[in-house]
Amino acid sequence: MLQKPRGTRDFLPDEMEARRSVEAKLREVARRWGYREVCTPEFEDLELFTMRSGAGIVEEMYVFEDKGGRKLTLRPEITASVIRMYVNEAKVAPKPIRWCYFADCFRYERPQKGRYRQFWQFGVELIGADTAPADAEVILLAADMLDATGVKYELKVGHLSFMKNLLAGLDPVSQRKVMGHLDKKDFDGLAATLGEMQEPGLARALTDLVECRDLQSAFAIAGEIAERERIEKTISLLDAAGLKYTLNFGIVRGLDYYTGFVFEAFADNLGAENQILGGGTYRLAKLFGGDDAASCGFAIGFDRVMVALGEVKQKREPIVAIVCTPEGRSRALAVARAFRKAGFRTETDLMERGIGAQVSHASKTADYAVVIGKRETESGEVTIKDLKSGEQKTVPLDEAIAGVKINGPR
RNA sequence: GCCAGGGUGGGGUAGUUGGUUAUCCUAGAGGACUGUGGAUCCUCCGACCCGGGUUCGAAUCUCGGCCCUGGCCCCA
Repeated sequence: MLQKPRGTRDFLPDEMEARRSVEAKLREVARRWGYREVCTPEFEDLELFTMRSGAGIVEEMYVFEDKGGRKLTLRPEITASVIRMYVNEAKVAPKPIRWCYFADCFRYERPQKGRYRQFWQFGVELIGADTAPADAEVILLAADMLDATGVKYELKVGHLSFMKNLLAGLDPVSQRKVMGHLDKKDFDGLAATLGEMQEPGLARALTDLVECRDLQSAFAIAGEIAERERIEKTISLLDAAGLKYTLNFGIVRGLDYYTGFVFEAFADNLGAENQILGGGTYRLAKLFGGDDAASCGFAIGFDRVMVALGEVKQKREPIVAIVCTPEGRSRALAVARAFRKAGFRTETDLMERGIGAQVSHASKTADYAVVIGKRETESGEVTIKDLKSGEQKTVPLDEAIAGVKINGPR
C-alpha cells in the first residue's frame, strides 16, 4: 500500500476542525493588532536561503531542480520570503509595515515529537520601525497570541548586544564556537575552548551573563553597551504592560541575522522539541537588495502548539439528520433546506435506507433526527427527536428549528 | 546521520518453545424487519509493513529495507 512521505501527516475532519479553531484564534489576535496576512510561494530560489544561512542548510532542505534547470527549494521558513517580498513589492509602502502569515514549511530532518518534515508556522513581521515601542509591540503580540490559544508556556527574552560586547575581541569563528557552548549551557566545554584561546577570563563573565536574570546585573557583567537606553526603554514597556517573562541573555538563535532583541517561548508539556515560538529583531532587507530596513518578527510552531494543547474539547455545533420515508422524501429536502438556511449543519439520507436504519445511523452522527414520513407530510409538521435523550415531539417546522437553536448540541 | 523500543483488517486486540481455514471487540456494507430497528438475529467486507534467508512448513526464527514512537545531533 502507498504510504505518505516520512514526516508528513494526514488530518481527518476532527483534527482539522481543532486546527482551524486554534488558527482562527491566532488570526483574530493578529487582526486586532493590525497585522494583515500575506502569502509567498511554497518554493523559492535556493539562493534566498543559502544567502542568509550558508550552504550548510542545503542538507536540511528539500532542494530540487525544475525543468529549466533552476535550483529551487521548498521553503524551510517564511521570514526570508516575506522580506524578499517586501524588497520586491512593498519598499515604498508606508512604514511601519505589519504583516502576518500562516503557512506550511518543509525541512528534511529526523521526525520526532513535535517535529515533522512538513509543518506549519504562524508568524508576524514588523518592518521599518526601529524603536523600543516596535520591539515591545512584537514581543507583547507574541505573548498575546500564545495566550489566545490557551497553551501553557514560558517566555524568555534576551538581547544579543551583551554577548556581542563580551565576545568583541574574538574572531567570528571563535565567537560562533563559544556561542555554541552557551546555547547548550555547556560551561565545561566553554571553559576548555576559552582556555585554548588564551581567554580564560571570559568564561566567568559569560557564565554569569547566561545565568543572570536582571538587566542591571547584565549591564554590570557586560560593560557599557551602546543600545543601553533602547534596551531599558523596551523592557520598561514590557513591564508596564504586565508581561510575564524572564530575561535570559544566553539566547543565541543562530545570530546570523538577528541584531538585537531575541525571544523564545517553551511549552511545559512537550518532549525534547518544546520550543513553540522564536523571534527577534533583524536586518535582512539589505541582504536581498533592498534598503537596510529594521525588522522584528517571530514565528509560532503551530504543530507544536497543537501537540501541547493535546485533546482540547471543541465547541461543537448541533448536527441535524433528516430521516424520511419514501413518500416524505421530497418534503424532507425542503425541510433540510430550511434547517440549512437557519445555519445548521444538516444531512439527509443518501443510502435509501429504511427509517429504522436511518435513525440508527443518525444516532451515531447527529444530535437531532427530524422525521418526515407520511403522517408529517399530511399534517405539515415535523417530528423532531433528541437523539441523546430519545424524547421526541411533533411540532411545526419553525418550532423545531427554534428548538435546535435553543438547545444546541446534545 | 546515530541510539532505543515498536509495526496483525479502518480503529483497538489475541496468537510468537515455528504447525490446519489467524481470535475477539468495534467500525463499515447488505438482509430479515418496514414509523423510531438506537433493539435483536443473520450474512458479507477487511490484516500478519516490504523483500531475501533458514525450513516440509514462518505472523512467529534470521538478515536487510521502509515506516511509527521517543531520544541524540541539528533547529535558519
